[in-house]
Parts: sequence; structure tokens; C-alpha cells
Amino acid sequence: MYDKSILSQRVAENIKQMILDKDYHPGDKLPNEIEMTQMVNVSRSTIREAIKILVSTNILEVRRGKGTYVSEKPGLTKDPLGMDFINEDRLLMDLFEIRLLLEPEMTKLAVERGVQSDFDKIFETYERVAEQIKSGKNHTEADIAFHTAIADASHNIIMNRIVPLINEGIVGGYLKTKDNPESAEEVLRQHESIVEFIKKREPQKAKKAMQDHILYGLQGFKRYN
Amino acid sequence: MYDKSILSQRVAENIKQMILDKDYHPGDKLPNEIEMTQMVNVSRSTIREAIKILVSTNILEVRRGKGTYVSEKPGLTKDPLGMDFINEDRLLMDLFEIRLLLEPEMTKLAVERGVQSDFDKIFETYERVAEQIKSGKNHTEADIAFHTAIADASHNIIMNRIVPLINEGIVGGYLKTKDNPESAEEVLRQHESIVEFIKKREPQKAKKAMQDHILYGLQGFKRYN
DNA sequence: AGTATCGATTTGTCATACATCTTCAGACCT
DNA sequence: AGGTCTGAAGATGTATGACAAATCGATACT
Repeated sequence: MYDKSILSQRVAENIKQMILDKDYHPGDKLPNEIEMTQMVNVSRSTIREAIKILVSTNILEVRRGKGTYVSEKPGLTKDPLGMDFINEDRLLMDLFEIRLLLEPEMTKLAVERGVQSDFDKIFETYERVAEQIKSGKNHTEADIAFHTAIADASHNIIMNRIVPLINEGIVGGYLKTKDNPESAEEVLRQHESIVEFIKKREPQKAKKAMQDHILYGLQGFKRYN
Repeated sequence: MYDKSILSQRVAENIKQMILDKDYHPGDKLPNEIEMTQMVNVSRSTIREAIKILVSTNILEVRRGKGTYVSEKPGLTKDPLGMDFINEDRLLMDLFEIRLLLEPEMTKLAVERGVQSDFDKIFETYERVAEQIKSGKNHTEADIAFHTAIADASHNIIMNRIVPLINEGIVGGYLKTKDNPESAEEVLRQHESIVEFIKKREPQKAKKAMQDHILYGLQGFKRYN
């Protein structure tokens, strides 16, 4: 992966490989640092640096005083596209552009491929958004959960990793129109429409509803920027 | 970002912030570890662990014996979606599914928004693929460069970060049909078709050509799996 | 002029000690 | 008996000092 002459990276690579080889599973606890030094015969500093590498790529998770564990969604990092470092004005437009390509089709796939538990999850997150909006709270988090639930139902592994990223990216720089009460009501109606078509198992119409939903968000963004 | 009570993570966060604040730019050299310990008043272990965190998220880059530098494309990591850890058979299908949603439209945008230097880059990478194929070499790397050049021309920042990922993901598990000599010739014809429509500034036809290209790859993959 | 070596700079690794957090068992109090 | 406090054990976090190894340039040598 990187420079193999550097010990800590080799150790990190070994640990990663052990996880890939299913010697350890998500949630498992690794031996403590002292034991590892004895197993691999390197110093604790080196072990710790190896662990740090794996932690920041979300392969491991350290709980102070308890131990080191394998992460739940190993390898999926926090800001994988490095959006923190993009500050161009186009970023939000670009994110919408991508959403518009992915999410309508994703919604169609969700209707076609989803099973009952997928749909239940969608309905559940829909309700959460509704509650937040009706009680006047910020519904961004619930909104992302809603879109992510649909992504999961599409049963496309990449989709369910990319879509949350895109949505979180939008939230990152975009908090002006989301808490506009008028638009919140409209968003809710749109969600309802999407959910209805999912219930009726109408892929094309669900797709169209999602498309309208995103276009609406895009317009709101354009208006206020 | 993470647990703020942990010093090394706080230090990492500070360094990252300094880069975000443009105190340091890509390629810049940071102070050496000893100087940093004095500046921040923490031990060298802590500094080093902070650096390790930033290295593995590709924000910093350490050259042994020389120093620590700010990365060129900071924040864009190697396997950001954790595809190494996805084992399911659907992965390749899923990747194609995403490509099919993104790349045709991306090609259209490239024709509409690209400037001459973008097009030159596309032609150049097209030639590289052609050379590789004609000399019977493995053209996967050049192929990715070709698709990435189109992504760049679309002037969508997210596109030019996602598309390489998807393409590299496909290469990761998919080396059977790519070096099939028969298919390589066909791939070249398809690339040529795409390039032609870009030259003629025909967005819709370029889009269609890209769509056919990806569908062809998808069929080849289905046939051999 | 070329090259070989040495030394300064900087990161890599090791070793040890102590600090802090987490958990839990056992003493202690009521 | 039940709750609370304390402290020990286990684990990660931080500090410090020493030496190893890579890099690069200057210096000396041929």
C-alpha cells in the first residue's frame, strides 16, 4: 500500500490483512498494546502508530481504558472525498448535480429490489422527518436518514455509501433554506409523495417524485445564493 | 471531529485547521517534529501520532530524512469508500450501475463545459490508451486516465473525485475481460467514437456513445461471471 | 572534474516511566 | 440488605531520552 520499509505501516497492513482474512470481525476486540508488542516483536510506539493509521481510516476504533476494536463499517472514512478542502463556490451545485443523477434512479431501484424490512425503514425515517418538521426542529439529520434508507433499499452497496456522503456534503455548506418553515412543509409533501409511490410499488413514479424533490431543493438553493 | 479529550487528535485537528486556513499550502514543508513539540508544547510521541493520523487521510506526507509536507490533493484518500472490505459478489455490478448513471451525463457536461485544454487532455489520454492497446500492453491505467480526463472536463468537482474511485474499484476485482484482445479493439473503437463526438461538440451523441461504451463493458463482465 | 566520504538534518524505532480513563470487586456505611 | 466509596487491575494516553536509518549537501580526495 505505502512504503513497506516503514515498520509501523507494515504492522498496520498486517492488522488490516488479518481483518480482511476474517481473523477478526467488526466489533471484535484486539489484543492490548502490550500483548501486540510481544506478538509482533516491535515497540509499543510502533504498534500505537500503526493503530493510529487504522483508526483514521476507520478500520479500528480505540476506546480509552477499554481496548482497541474493529470498526463496524471498516474502511469508510469520514470525509472520503476531501470535501473539507474544497471551498469553491460550485461545490453545492456540483453536489446537487450528482444527486440528480443518482437518487431518482436509486429510488426506482429501491422500489424494484427492496424487501419489506427496507420499506419499513423508509417509512420509519419518513415519520421521523415529519415529527421534526411539525415540531419545528431542524430535520437535516432525519432527512439524510430518509435518503439513506432509500439508498439501502436499492441494494447497491456503493449507492449506500455515496449517497450519505453527498447529502452530508450538502448539509455542510447549506443551512439557509433547510430551516425555512415554508419549504419544510413542501419538503414533507414531497417525501410523502415518494413514500406513497414506494408503497404502491410504482418505480417510475417514485423516481419522478424523487427527481422533483431534488429539483425543488436545487431551486431553493439557487434562489438564496 | 473525534474525541477532543485526546491530545494527539486535537493536535491533528489544529494542523488540519492551519492548512484549511491557508497557513500552509499543498507542497509546503512543515516544521520538523522537534520544533513542533516546542511550538505546541507536547511530546514528540504525540506529535508523531497526530502526523500519522493526517498522513493516512492523505492530508500530510512524510518523507523520511527530509521532513513532513502538505499533500497535493489533501483529504482524498486511497480507498475512501472502503471497497477493500466489501466482499459481496454484487460489488462489480453495483459499480457498473453507478457508472452508468454518472458517466454518460458527465460526458455530455464535458462537451458543454470543457475548454480547449480539457479537450486536449482527453485526446492525449485517448492516444495513450490506443498505444497501450496496439502494443498489446495492459491499458487499464490509461483507460482510467481517459475517463478521469472526461470527468475533469465536466467541471464538476465531485465527479472528478468519484469517477476515478469507481473505475479503480472496477479494476480492483476485474482483470479478466480487460486484457481480452478482442474486447480491447472494440473498446478502442468506442473511445474513438466518444472522442469524435467531443470534437464535434455534440453533447447528446457523446453521452450516448459513453453509455454504449459502459454497457459493452457491463455485458463483457456479465458474460465472464 | 568527478567521486567518495563525512556530517548535519530529519524521520523511524525502542525502552521506560507515569498519567488518565474504565470497570468492577470488596470494604464500608446506613 | 442495599447503596456508596474506594482502590486495584487493566487499558490506552503522554512524556522523555536514546539510538538507528535515510537524505542531502559540503568537503576533501583523486
